[in-house]
Amino acid sequence: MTLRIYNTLKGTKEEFKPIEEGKVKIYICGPTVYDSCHIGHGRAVVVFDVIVRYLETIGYDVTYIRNFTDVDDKIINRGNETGMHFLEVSEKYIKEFHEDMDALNVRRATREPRATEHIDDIIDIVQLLIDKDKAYAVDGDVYFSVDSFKDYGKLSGRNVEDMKAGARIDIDDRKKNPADFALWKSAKPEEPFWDSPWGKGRPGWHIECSAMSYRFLGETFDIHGGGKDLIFPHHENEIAQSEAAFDKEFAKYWIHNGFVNINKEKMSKSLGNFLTIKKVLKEYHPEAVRMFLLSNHYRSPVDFSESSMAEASAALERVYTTLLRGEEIFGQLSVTEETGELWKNFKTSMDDDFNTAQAIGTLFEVLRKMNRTLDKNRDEISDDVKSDIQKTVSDILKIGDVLGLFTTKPSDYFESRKSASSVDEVEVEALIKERREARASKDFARADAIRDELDAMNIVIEDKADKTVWKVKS
RNA sequence: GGCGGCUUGGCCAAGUGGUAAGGCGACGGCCUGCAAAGCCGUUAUUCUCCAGUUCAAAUCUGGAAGCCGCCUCCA
Repeated sequence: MTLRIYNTLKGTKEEFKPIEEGKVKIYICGPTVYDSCHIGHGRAVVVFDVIVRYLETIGYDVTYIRNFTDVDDKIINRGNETGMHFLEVSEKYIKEFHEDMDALNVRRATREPRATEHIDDIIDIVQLLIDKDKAYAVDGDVYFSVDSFKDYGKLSGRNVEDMKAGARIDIDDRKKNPADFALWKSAKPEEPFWDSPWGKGRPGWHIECSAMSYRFLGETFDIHGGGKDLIFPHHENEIAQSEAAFDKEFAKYWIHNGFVNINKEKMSKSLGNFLTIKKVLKEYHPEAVRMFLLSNHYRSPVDFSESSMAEASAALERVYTTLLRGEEIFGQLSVTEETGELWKNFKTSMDDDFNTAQAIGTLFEVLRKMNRTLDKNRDEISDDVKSDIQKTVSDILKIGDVLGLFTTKPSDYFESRKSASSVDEVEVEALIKERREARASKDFARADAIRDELDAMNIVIEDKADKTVWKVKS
């Protein structure tokens, strides 16, 4: 089985072959840290988190770099608005980013470099580009000359002529071509700056990624990724800078995730239709959010709504409900070395361009099968059946390791929902006890009345042979 | 205006040439005092529309309609 990845550069899926056997070097464009993350940022980060986890699971040694853009107009503006130094602004939102992503069970990258830590690297590349006649300095600004790079447009499928016709580019007489973009921007009064051969200034937006990827991954690396909106101009410009500077192919595979939509429209700051991760997590379980984000293929849009979140929550609950039955048998769920059919199917789905949606589909088929087996063997469970169930449980947990799901002990999952809600557990237990007594004396009217009362408290009960369990509705 | 993508059952969603996964919902059944959970069954002869290629198309080609994205900061 081989891993196939959709490569934006080629416009098609192709077999993944790492540059160096057994190793993967991957660079992802992280956020510009000027405000809280919304769920759209969450999707990008979760998608690549899963991709990296999967690459590691199938045996690759992964070097994962995800940067923070910590100097930029928006950050500076934010600092001016709030009276904070721009680095205080970026620090604040980097901290928030980590809080949010930790909550979503996203693992840290191998390194998370910041643009301001690599100003020297940036200046070196800009100078190299000037020396090679690929860039030019004007009044303290430095621009990349798109005409000097014949492949300009190869990632996004555009050409410089079309863009001129588009006329949405600022006309700036100092530029040789309107599509030329800034590598270095001279400092305006009150702006932060660093000294450079071209005077006081700061880096343009794209150059930092060329500098940091070069620093940590070298001239050529395996995978570069980010949101679809970065294809142009950001990634196009990165390619131009890096390939012009080093005369080597920049990144082999380009992976771009689709957006989180609200009412079919892209969630974004400018449209104002965004929901912060913090806000979403107040209402939904973090794993439900991940389940939601992974329920569609990563390149497709995914529509955020109350009903889609309810669906994801229900899906998560269904997995935990089944896992709980496993926990009742084994006491503690565990992963075994041996893998089963489910794991094989999971790998098949993931090998096909990280198809988490399909993977989750097969998971549910297995869930049904496991429940069926459990139902059939309710009274007595043979060792054969037990080992079968154990294998399934193990596969589910392994899949959870890749998707970042099912990390909680099932009984704890349901218990934590109780403590997280506002219900009075003592009161609930008392009502359930009363109901059991009513049922024992065949006073079903009273028993049903109590159940209705509990229902009104958002509690659902299940009568088992020897006990009654209760859950908080999701 | 340029470039790209999407359109699958009531809803969500996989599926890139071999005869429509899965989830939610609905309905019927098993289980239950009744429920809930779980299980079983039913729920798209059909994949926006039109034409074409093919023994065979949701999947390929051409055209139409609708929706969306990028071209300006954006995950």
